[in-house]
Amino acid sequence: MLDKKYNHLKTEENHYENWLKKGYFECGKKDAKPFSIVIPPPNVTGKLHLGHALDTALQDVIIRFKRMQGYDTLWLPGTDHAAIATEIKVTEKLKKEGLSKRELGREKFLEKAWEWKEEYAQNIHNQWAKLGLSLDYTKERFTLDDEMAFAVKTVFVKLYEDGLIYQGEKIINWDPASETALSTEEVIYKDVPGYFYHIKYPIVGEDKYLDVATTRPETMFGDTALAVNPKDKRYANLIGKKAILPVVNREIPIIGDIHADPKKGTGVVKITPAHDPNDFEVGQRHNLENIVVINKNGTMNELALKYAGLDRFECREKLVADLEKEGYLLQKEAIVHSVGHSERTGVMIEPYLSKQWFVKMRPLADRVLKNQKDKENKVNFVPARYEKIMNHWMEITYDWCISRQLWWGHRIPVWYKDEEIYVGINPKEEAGWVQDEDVLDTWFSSALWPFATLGWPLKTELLNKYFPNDVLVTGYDIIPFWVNRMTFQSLYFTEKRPFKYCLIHGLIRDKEGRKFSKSLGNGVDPMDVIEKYGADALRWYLTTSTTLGTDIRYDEEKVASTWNFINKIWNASRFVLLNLENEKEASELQDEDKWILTKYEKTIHDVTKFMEKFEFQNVGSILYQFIWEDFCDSYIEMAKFNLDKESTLNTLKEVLTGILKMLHPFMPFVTESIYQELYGKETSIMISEYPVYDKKKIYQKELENIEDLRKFITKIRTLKQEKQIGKDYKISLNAPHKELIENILKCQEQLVDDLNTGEKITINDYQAIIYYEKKITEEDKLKLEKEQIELKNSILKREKLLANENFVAKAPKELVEQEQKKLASEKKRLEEICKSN
RNA sequence: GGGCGUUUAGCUCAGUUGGUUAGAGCAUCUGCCUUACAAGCAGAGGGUCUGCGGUUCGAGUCCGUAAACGCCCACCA
Repeated sequence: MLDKKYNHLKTEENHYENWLKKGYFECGKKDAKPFSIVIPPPNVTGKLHLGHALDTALQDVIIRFKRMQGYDTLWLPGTDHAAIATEIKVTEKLKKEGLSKRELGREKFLEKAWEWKEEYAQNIHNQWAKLGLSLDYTKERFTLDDEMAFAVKTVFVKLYEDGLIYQGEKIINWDPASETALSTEEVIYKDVPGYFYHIKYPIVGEDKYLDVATTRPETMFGDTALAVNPKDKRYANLIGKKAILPVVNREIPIIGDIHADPKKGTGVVKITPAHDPNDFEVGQRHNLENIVVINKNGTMNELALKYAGLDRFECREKLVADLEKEGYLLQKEAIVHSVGHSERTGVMIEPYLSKQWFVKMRPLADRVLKNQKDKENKVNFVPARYEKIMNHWMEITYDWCISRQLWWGHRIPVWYKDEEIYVGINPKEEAGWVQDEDVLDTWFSSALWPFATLGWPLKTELLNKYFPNDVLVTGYDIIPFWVNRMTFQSLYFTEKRPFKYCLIHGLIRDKEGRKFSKSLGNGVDPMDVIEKYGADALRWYLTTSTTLGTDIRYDEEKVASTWNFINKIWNASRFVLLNLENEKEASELQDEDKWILTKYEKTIHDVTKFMEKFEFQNVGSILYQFIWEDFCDSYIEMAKFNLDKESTLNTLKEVLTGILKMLHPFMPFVTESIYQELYGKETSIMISEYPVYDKKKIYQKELENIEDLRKFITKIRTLKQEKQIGKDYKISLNAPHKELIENILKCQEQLVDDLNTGEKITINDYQAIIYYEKKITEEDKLKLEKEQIELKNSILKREKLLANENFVAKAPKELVEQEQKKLASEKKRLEEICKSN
């Protein structure tokens, strides 16, 4: 028997191990349609947060639902090596131990990184278990495992051979803190206060100068020209002349280029090809020299003369002071401008000329755009609007910088020997070949996740069966990094979309709508929530409280209220279990049994429909209402008078079982506990069959009849409450189910002679007269007057509506009939009120 | 500059293809320890759906427009 009180800790204790032991999570059910999801692999850098809890709970809801529907389900787990994020964390950890990455060397560092990975992957496993996720661990993968390495190399080599990967010297986004190149997606633009420094560049051979505005004076050591717009009359005559670069005293040409916008700044722009992407383009057009003046760590190099060795910002400060001293600083104008920062380290990005590997995006992106026009084979986003995000990215995309100057990651499969280059899956046998030092962007491997985890490039059975995946679930912030890249890689290498549906959820914010962040200290650890309220409560709250695609404001009160809901289910189950042991007599279904069975059937229908459309919020509200209001508050209360009848006990058990099954994808633990009380410890709800809607089980007449009874009861109770009628009142009934009504109201019918003293209550076939000592207060009078006015207005409105020929002609017949009925009852009520006054 | 989202009860959110009196949780008020549950039960009050205009017999829902808040992308000498 269930304990007297719901205890989430105890309830969630042993099931997970049991499910694992029985192999319920494993795919491979024979003669069943496959259904697959791959987990977005969490980074092995830390603890799972509420966002992970939401993301994985959604997937578990779907996979458990499909499993119960009979599908051969695969939910494939795994973790991401997260190249840059992990490398930073490991480096920090080493630092605390007094070790430096460089001193340790590549191999030793990687050993440490693998140790880190093992530890954090273990943490993640523990957290997944706490959350109750039905992951098939026999298929678990890691983005840096050997099979993945093979897939990554295969992809790299093929793209290289197809001309879609190339090495190039370009301006890339450089992170001076972690000393690596980044992709544009890893750069976050933030508005920061700064200055426009107006600097005087004297013109050679003339007594004039040009006023050049820049936000980054420290890059002037790398200036190789000044540009003006050829159409700009102010400066056109200067094109071809030379200017003197202050401090450095180097002569640089004044060139004409459309890049210079006469409306911006002073119309003159300094050209620093090695430190600005636009300037680089200008430099290419005019054959300018590219002069790198900043070191990889963000300090100035020897070309910065006396500023060499200073940090770029320190240099800026000193340089500006010197320029001012020497009269070169014309103006210092305060502005707010948008500056790129590293997603991981937070430092300002340095646009930096360097040799990197790139993926040529245009052809790959075009293929996605084309595929999205194919209704049969496109990736279907839920909500659909997120497709635009992907398509837009594909339209404007530019080449993807994939090389990273890190150690933790897939090493680029390229070898060099003198001037020769070799790109291949395996290293060259002969001596003298040196492998590229760099590793690949972590997303280069995660982009292959949906198919590489299933064995690709080998033609495996898994791949054949579970690819394309049915669903992918992730947050909208990951679309550019991951969803887009999986899509183009999948189309290119498998000729198929990676997944049929892409469910996009929002971010979890705090109660005030702010992002969770370390600096605000507003973080919530899902494990703490589970400890306090249970995984079942957390999962239900996260998956049913909002619609997909919109952000969630985390509200602990709502988790607490979910706990109450589960407690309610627990107690209702106790009630059913306690009474199933009763001595019973055979009986036909009662009307109230038929009523709840009909409601139950309709609930199955609607819940299934919304589960299939991934509208879990709707599933949540339907189940909540059905369970609490219909089953607990109404049916169980009515059933209390039939606890010796077989039909009622069977109905209680049947409906409770269905409720547990429909709840199970959301609350796996508590439903399993109760189910095993009902059917034995050796059974499991997670492999039971999901309820199937059967329209033959709809009893429409009884449904309406009992609905009337419920309204009738409520009306009488309202009257009792409003008129403060105590226990001693007399009632005469002209209604079906007299006995049930008396039981529910705890009253007994008493006939009274003077029928006029009573208050009449009518709902269709249900009529009652309540006799009580009337004390009409001022309040009552006001209330009646108010009702009278409202009735009159409503009658007028309805009469007008029904007099409208258009309405009568065009509106559905039932609606017109309803309006007529309502009008009649309103008129009747008005009459009653007038009479009583 | 381009795009998207949000705006519904005191708070947090639902609201299907336009169709009864716009829903829920929490909060509030009233009455109840009724033998599953006081973390509960029985009732009640509270919103004209951001503003304006339009389509329609009928608009929270569709169209146009304005505003506030938020997000994404691009640009930024």
